[in-house]
Amino acid sequence: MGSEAEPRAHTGRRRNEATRHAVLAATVGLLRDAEHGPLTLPVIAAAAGVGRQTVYRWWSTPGEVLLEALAEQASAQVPTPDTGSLDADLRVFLERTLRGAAAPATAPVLRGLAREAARDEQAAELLRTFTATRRAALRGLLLRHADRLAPDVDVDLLVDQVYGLLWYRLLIGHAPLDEDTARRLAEGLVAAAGVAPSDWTRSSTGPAGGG
Amino acid sequence: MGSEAEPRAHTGRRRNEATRHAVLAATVGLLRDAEHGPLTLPVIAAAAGVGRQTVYRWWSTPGEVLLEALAEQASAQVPTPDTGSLDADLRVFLERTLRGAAAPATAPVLRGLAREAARDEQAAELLRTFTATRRAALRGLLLRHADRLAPDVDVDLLVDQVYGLLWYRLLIGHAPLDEDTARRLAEGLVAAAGVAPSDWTRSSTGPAGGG
Amino acid sequence: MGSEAEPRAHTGRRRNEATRHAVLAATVGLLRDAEHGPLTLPVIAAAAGVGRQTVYRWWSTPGEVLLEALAEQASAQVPTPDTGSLDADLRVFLERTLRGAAAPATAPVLRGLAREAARDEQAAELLRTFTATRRAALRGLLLRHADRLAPDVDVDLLVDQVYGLLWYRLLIGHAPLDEDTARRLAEGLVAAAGVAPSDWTRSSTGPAGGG
Amino acid sequence: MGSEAEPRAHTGRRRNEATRHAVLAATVGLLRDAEHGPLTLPVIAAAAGVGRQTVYRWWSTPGEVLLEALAEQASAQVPTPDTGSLDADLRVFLERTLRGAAAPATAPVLRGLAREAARDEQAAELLRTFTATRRAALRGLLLRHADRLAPDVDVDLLVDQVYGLLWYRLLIGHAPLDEDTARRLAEGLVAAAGVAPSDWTRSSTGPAGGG
DNA sequence: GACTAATCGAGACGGTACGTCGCGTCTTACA
DNA sequence: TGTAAGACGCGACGTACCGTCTCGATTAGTC
Repeated sequence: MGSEAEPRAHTGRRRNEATRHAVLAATVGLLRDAEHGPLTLPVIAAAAGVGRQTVYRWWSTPGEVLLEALAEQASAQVPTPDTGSLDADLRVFLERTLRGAAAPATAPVLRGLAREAARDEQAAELLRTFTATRRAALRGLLLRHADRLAPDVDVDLLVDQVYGLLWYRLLIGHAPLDEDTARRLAEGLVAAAGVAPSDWTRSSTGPAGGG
Repeated sequence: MGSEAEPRAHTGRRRNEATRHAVLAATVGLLRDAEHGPLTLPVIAAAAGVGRQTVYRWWSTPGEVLLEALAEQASAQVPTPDTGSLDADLRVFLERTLRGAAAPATAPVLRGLAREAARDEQAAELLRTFTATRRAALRGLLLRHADRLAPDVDVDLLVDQVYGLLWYRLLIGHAPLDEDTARRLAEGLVAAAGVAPSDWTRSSTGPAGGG
Repeated sequence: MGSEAEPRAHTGRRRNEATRHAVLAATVGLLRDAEHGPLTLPVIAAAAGVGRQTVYRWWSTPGEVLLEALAEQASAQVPTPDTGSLDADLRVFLERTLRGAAAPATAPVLRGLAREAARDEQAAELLRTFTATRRAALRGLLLRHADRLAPDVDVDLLVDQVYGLLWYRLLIGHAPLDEDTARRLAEGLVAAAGVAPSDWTRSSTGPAGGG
Repeated sequence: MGSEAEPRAHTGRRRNEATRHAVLAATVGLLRDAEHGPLTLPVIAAAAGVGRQTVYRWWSTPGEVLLEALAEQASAQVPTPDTGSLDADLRVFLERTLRGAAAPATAPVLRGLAREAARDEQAAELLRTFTATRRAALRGLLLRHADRLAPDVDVDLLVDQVYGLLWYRLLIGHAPLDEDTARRLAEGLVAAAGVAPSDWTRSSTGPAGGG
C-alpha cells in the first residue's frame, strides 16, 4: 500500500479507532514494499495519512507498531493436521506452510519482517518469537508420532531443516516454495527420521498401501 | 573493531595501500558489530580513521567496499573433500561448513552481511552470489556420488536444507551449529536421498546397524 | 499569576461568569510575566484552568481577550487635576501618571502590553488607542492653560516628551519613574513652553522662589 | 529583504565568508519586515539561502546573529558636533539623530530590533547596550557645556526626554521625527536646562533675543 | 419531575515549525 | 597527486505547540 487514505472523522476525547487501524494497515503495507527504506514512524504516519504526533502518542518505536500490526493480522494461522499418519500429517502441514509463506499476500510481509529484524532489535525479537511459535507447532506434530521416529532422532534438527529451507528460499529467492517441494521435503524427512514403518501402519496411508 | 586506528603516514602521489587496508579492515570490523547501524561510507571512514573523501574517491557505495573487503578475506574457503564415500564426504563437508560458519571470527561477519543485504541491494546481490557459490560446491559434491542417490532425488532441495538450516540458526540463534548437528544432518540427508547403501557402508553409521 | 486555579462549578446552560473572570485574570497575570512567551489562547486557558474550547468559544484571538481584560481593569485612570495653575496641574498630573505607571501592579502589565504589541497587530492597535487617550488627556490639560504657553509652542512635542520618557524608562529600565522625576519634568516643560509667568505664580514653585 | 540569494561556492575547510555575510544580511533584511514573525534561525537560514545546520554551527540563538549583524553595520554612527555653542551642538545632534532614526533604511531596523527585544532576552540586552551608548553620547555633549546648564539640572532626564520621544514616535508612529521637531526639541531642552544665558549668547539663537 | 439545550473540562487529532543528526559534495592545507 | 579535515546544502527525525473537533458530565430552563 503506502498511499494516503481519505480523512477520518474525529472521535472526541476517545482514541480514534479508525486512525489506529489506518496506522496498522499502512505499516503492513509498507512492510510489503521493499522500495521504502527503513520503517520509521514518520513514514508510517505519512502512509496512513495521520499526523506524526498521533503515531508518536501511541507507539514509541516502529517495532511496537509492527508487533501490534502483525498481531492484528492474527498472522499465518496454519492449523496442525491430525490424520493419524505421520506421512500425511507432515505432508499436509508442509504444503500448507510453504503455500502460506509463498502466497503473494504473505511473502512480502515476511520478507519485510526479516528486513526490519536486520535493523531493529525489537523487530528481531518479534521475529524470534514468531519463528519459535512456528517451530513449536511442527515439533508438536512430529512428537505426536514419536513412535514412528527413531529413538535418538534430533527433532529440532528436522524442524530447522524445514523452516531453514523456507526462509532461505524466501529471502534468497533462487528456488520456489511449491507443492512439489513440500511433498519431497516431507518424504525426505520421514526417510531421515523414521524407523522402518510397520507394514500395516504404512498401508493405512502410504502410497504403496495394499489394495 | 569499529574503533579508530593510529594515524598513517602519507605516501605522496601514490595511493596509500595502508589506508586501503584500513578501510577494508574497518568495514569488516563494522560488519561484526550489530550495534552499528547501517554501513555507510562516513561511518567506515571514521572507523578507519580516514578522511571521508578518501573513501569516496575509491569506492562509490558501501556495497563496493563490502565486496572488496570480503574478497580480500577470501572468506570461508571450504575445500570439498573427496574420499570416495558419499557419507564421509558429506559429513566432512558439513562439519567444515558449519564449523566455519559458526566460528567466532566468521559468524558475526555473515550476520552482518545478511543485515546489510536487507538494506542495500548491492549487498543483497553480493550475498546471492556468495550463497550460489556455496550451493554449487555442495551440489557438485552430491553429484559426484550420483550413483548413490535415488534417481529422482531433488538435489537442490537437499542443498537448500543444508544452507537453510545454516542461515536459519545463524540468524535466529536459537540452536547451535556444532559437530553433532553436522553429523546428524549428513546422516539424515543420506537417508533421505540415498538408494539402499552397500551393507558395509551403512553399517558404519546407519541407525539400523548393530543387530 | 500564571498558576492554575481551583475548579469552578458548572452553571449549566448559562455562561459561567466565574470562568470568564478566571480567563481575564489569568490573561493579565500572564501579561505580567515576562517569562511566559507569546500570549496564546491555549496558554491562557491552561493558566486559567479552563478548557481550551471554552476560551475559543468566547474569544477568537489573544488580542480580544487582552482588550476585554484591560477594559475590565479600567486601567490607569489618571484624573486630570484642575487647580488653575499650569505648574501645579502639570506637576500633579505627572506625579500621578508616573507613579501609576511605575506601580508594581501596573508596570509589568504595561510592559507586557508593549511586548504583545510587538507581536500581535491587534495588541498594537490596542496600545495605540490607549496611548492616544493618554496623550489627549495631557494635551487637554496643557491647552486649558494656553494663555501660559508661548503662542507657537508645539504641544504635541511636549506631550510626547512626557510619554516618551515614561515608556522609554519603563521598557529599558535604566532609570526610575519617581516623584522627583515628575517634578523636574514638569518644571522643565513649563520652562520650555511657558511665557514668562506672573511673578507670584512662579514664586510658588520656581527655582528662583524662596523668599 | 527576505528573498533567496544565488548559490555560493564552497570554500573548503575554511569558513565561507560569503555565507556568513548572506546570513547577516538576511537577518537585517528580516528585521525590516514586520510581516515575518519571530526571528528564528531556520527562517534566517531560508532567507539567506543557506543550510540550517550552517547557521546553527556558527550561532546558537537569533540574538547572537542579531548582535553580529548589527555590529557589522557599524550602525547609527552619529558624530557628536562641537561648535562651542550648546544651542548649536544640541540642535545639530538632534537633527542628525532624528534624521538617522527616521531614515527609510534605518527606522524599520530599529523597529525590528525593538520587536525582537520584546521577545528575546538576548535581543533586549542588545537593545539596552545600544541605547546606553546613544545616551552616553548625548550626555557627553551636554556635559561639555556644563557651564551653560543650571547646577542642579538632571542631565539624564534631558537625555531620556530626547530618546524617549524618538522611540515613542518611532514605535507608535503617530507623529513625525522631522527637522522641525529636532529644532524645537533642542530649544525646549535649552530653555528647560540652561541658566539664563548671557545676552550676547542668547541673542544668537533665542526667539526673544533683543536685537 | 423528566426532557431538552447549552456550557464546560478534557484530550485526541492534523498540521507546522523547530533544532538535531547524518549523508554526500566540495574545497583547502599539507605531505 | 593523494590524504585529512571540515564547511556546506539537503533531508529525515522526534518534539512542541496551535486551533479544531468530539465526547461525557453538569446544570438551567421548559412542558
